Amino acid sequence: MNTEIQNTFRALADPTRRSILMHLSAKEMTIAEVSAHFDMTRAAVKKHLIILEEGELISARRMGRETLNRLEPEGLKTVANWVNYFSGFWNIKLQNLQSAIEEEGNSKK
Amino acid sequence: MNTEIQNTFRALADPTRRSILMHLSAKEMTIAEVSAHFDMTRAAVKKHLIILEEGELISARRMGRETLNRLEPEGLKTVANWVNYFSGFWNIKLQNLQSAIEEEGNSKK
DNA sequence: TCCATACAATACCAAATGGTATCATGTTAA
DNA sequence: TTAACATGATACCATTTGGTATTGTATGGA
Repeated sequence: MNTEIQNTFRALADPTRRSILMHLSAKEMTIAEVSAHFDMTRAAVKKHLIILEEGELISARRMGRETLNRLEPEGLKTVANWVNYFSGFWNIKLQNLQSAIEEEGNSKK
Repeated sequence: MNTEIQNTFRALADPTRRSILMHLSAKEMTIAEVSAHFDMTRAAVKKHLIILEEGELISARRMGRETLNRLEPEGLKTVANWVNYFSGFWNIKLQNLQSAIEEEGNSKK
């Protein structure tokens, strides 16, 4: 099914969620830490985190009584690939993007 | 204001709209032509086209009694730039994308 | 043990979204 | 002129979405 790309674009459609990704790009954060940056309840932030997880843009792992949320590249790859599809109709060279993605497995942490 | 990026991501969040972009990547099309590919009314397709236009992903120009819709790169640039922001957290080299975007003005049709 | 902490889950609500139906407007060809 | 054509605009409806409030559950320190 093609539901993954839908989940990713859906996740990116909300400004709060894009902002969360920016925050998580600095470091892994618990739900409470993420929530501290927004004027809404933790429950609301948690919902956004779930949608980001469904879009494969973040991952969450339980550590004791905390849950650490981390930025993940899968969803971003999906978006990059999608943009790349249009490179031929766009007079900009994006081929490098495609090849960079395919090389991902070879790079080191 | 930062409403442009919101309009673009909002426009991409719907599968019908992403499909419309795929169709328009083949050629400019009237509303009727676009509608022929979908099982919904022309009015519904027209609404999608307006949202795509707000996201700077297409442009529409009236030609007599027809309206031709064409793929536009502005919104795609927005998305590409956004993805590029995360390249540093992602062990893939996307710098080429950024420079390609900045060179756009120099390329020919 | 026992309580404060950090999160999970659910019910509920208002607003935005995706769709149809309907009517109005400008254009082309006879 | 006039009728069919292609689109534009608006009202309306069901569903989804983004949020709060509330309640439940597991963890860790005193």
